[in-house]
Amino acid sequence: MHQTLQNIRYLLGAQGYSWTGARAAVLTVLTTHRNPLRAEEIHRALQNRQINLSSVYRGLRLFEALNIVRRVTLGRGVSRYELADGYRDHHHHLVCDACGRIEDVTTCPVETASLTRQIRRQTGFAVRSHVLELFGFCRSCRRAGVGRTEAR
Amino acid sequence: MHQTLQNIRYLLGAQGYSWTGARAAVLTVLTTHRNPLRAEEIHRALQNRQINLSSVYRGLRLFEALNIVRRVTLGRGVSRYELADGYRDHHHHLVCDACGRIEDVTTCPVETASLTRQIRRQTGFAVRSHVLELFGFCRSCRRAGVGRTEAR
DNA sequence: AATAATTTGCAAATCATTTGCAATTTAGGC
DNA sequence: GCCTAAATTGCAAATGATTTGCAAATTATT
Repeated sequence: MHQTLQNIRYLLGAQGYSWTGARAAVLTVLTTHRNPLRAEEIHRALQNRQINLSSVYRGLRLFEALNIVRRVTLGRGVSRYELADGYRDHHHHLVCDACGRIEDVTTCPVETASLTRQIRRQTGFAVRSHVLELFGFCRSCRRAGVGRTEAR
Repeated sequence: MHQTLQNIRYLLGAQGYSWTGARAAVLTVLTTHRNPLRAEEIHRALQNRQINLSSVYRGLRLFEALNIVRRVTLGRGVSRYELADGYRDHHHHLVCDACGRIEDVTTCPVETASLTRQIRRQTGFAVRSHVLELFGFCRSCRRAGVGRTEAR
């Protein structure tokens, strides 16, 4: 079993949670995909296993609370999940408004600008985590000439 | 009528959309609140007027498409709406994990780091907009000693 | 292996948001 | 100001994602 999974397994045990087939399955999917996935996509990736969609949701909810996964909501209010910082590299997303593709960027302006420290000093707010999503057009859609957004 | 509303009214007209009671009402609420609001909150603020919740949603959807409002989704997958850049100052949010309060920050690391240009150069992705949300504990919750997150 | 505690599957419930359609309101021209 | 076509609204029902109650199954412990 992958090292990351071992760590998480230990963590769950230490907090009084069981290491179950459903949880292991969900985590396996998350550790083998780099893009943030919707609950339903994770479930679909598990079609061979006999895992109920609600168990996927329950697992994700627990993992989120334990900071094992983070939830990102890009665009139309659908939640997507990916491994949290500490279980993979800190990164942000480039979301193409045309094709919907999601790319990662590892450059983080929040860190380089030491924004956290500045905010703490100025407002007393202690930042623990952040989410940065960048929207626009990916190279190929831009080449294809996609541009105007539609309304109505 | 507020200048911002005048501008938006003109913009709608120029694009072939009507200036209706419902739309004006929704925009009035948005121009008089600084925090991002849920559709239902906007609707509640309008209880005296006879405006249906679906009209609120329809208005918000149109305004979002026209870049008059932007949707932000903090935490539990609920959408919140606020005036978009150009109709108010560019800013980001500090979301307190303990009390849920939302503060604005106007410092923007994406701009100061000229991240957009860097990404364009490195990946070909043309960033048009971005969303940055910072989570943590606000000064008063921190004083009150709130700290651990709950699971299960 | 036996028991208690935790988790799962399933189906029904909930919550936010969207939609069809008839009735109402708005934009423009007269 | 009045009239007509086009756009918008209200309402109720539909949708889609996510959550929940509860009995059955699985996991951790003894």
